[in-house]
Amino acid sequence: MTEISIGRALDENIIVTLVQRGITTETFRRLDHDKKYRIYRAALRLFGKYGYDGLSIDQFCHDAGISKGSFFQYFPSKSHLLEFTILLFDNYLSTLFEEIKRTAPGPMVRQRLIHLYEELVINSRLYRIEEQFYLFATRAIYHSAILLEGIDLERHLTNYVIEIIKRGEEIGEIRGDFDYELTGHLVAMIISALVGKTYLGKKLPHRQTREYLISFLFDGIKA
Amino acid sequence: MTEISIGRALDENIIVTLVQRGITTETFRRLDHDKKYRIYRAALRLFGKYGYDGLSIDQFCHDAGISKGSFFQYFPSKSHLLEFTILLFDNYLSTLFEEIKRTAPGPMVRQRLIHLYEELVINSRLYRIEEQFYLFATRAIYHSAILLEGIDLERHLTNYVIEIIKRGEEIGEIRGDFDYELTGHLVAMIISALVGKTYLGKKLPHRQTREYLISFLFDGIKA
DNA sequence: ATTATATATGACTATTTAGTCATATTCTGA
DNA sequence: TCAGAATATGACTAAATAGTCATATATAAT
Repeated sequence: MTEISIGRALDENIIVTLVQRGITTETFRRLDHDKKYRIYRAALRLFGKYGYDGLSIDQFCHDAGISKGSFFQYFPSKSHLLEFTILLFDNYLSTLFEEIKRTAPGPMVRQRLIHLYEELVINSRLYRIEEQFYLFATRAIYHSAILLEGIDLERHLTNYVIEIIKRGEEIGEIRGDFDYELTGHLVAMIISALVGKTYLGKKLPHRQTREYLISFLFDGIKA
Repeated sequence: MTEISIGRALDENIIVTLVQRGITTETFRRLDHDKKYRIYRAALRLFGKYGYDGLSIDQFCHDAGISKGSFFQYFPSKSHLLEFTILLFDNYLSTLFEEIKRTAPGPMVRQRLIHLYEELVINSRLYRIEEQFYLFATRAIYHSAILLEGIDLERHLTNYVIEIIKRGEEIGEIRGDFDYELTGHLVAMIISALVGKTYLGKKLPHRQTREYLISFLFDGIKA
């Protein structure tokens, strides 16, 4: 199974489109991969830690190890750096969920949810890299007007879960007496909550939590 | 049934404790209720809309209809205004959930969850006042270090739901094969999500959603 | 009416910070 | 080796903004 590294977000093709859209510059694109990667990671970490307003360009430059003059040769403005970071992260999530979809077992909801959960939590593909990435993903939507125009980092998970639920209804594994979108949202939210708890210091026992998740979702809470 | 108004948060006793803690001033305390209320509402609305960093004191003063000089006779600093607002809102939520608890039907989980959901959504006690209050509650925790030291506006709902679930386990209505705290968290989260969806432009059909919520929680998603 | 006390005001200051620019350094190709 | 192009740098500027203060106005007491 191919490991989807966060570094793959810096795919040349994506950078090119970002240059075309004026989000970053040719100068940045020509930088060697390591430097680009360092800047991207610093942005994820620092925006995640301090938020947009809380992070000054001076501090960013210091932590990323570049000068302020260079910064403005790489990005037109601070908000462009945020947009850059969000779009790359968004693209990384796309790749990740494509991979999850590709390696998923058949159409059975139970197995697909277990697979999804294991990919996210037990194999830790999403959050292993750095806890700050999780913070970034959850904080980002609250920090800038840019993000309110349709970029929603949770949608990758939600869309995938909705698809699972929809298919599950079709094959009769899931009850069909309500909107599958709403069900999908709720299920996605529960998975997201468990993943979050696992990664934000709670350290739940993985396997036990997984069993509980499935049982909770399928059988409900009644005695 | 007594209506819990958001204005009741400005209870004299609470203001006194806030003065003692240096969060607001004697001068503010002596203001007439209407002016205090106007300032509190403006803070909720504007912090909710712009966040802490995004709101300048000048803008706040303009919208609240006070002068900048007065502002600093009411609050030692901008962060004190935020703390003031959060603590009052937190206190309002306490009162609200005490009231919900007081008027709850017996120990049966089904009825208590229906009651809770109706109080929150159908009777709309929490969010009717202004949509911005919801925004404030959900945004607040992401905006200031103050809030990271133990103030969590979601905990009122979560604690109440956990208590319902725990009691439900004791009387054998709820399965007891997992941590009731975790179950409580998940159930609280689902309720919160549905309430959020209802109030943030989705306008779900109340009664149908309520039935679905209960059925989803008790019976699970299986066909 | 007069004095004293409390409240209101907005111009002002000091600081932070996004963004600029002139200069220095490094790289590339012949 | 050298010229020319690309990249790096940090002091500087302009704007925003948290917080101050001297003065004005309102209120209360005698």
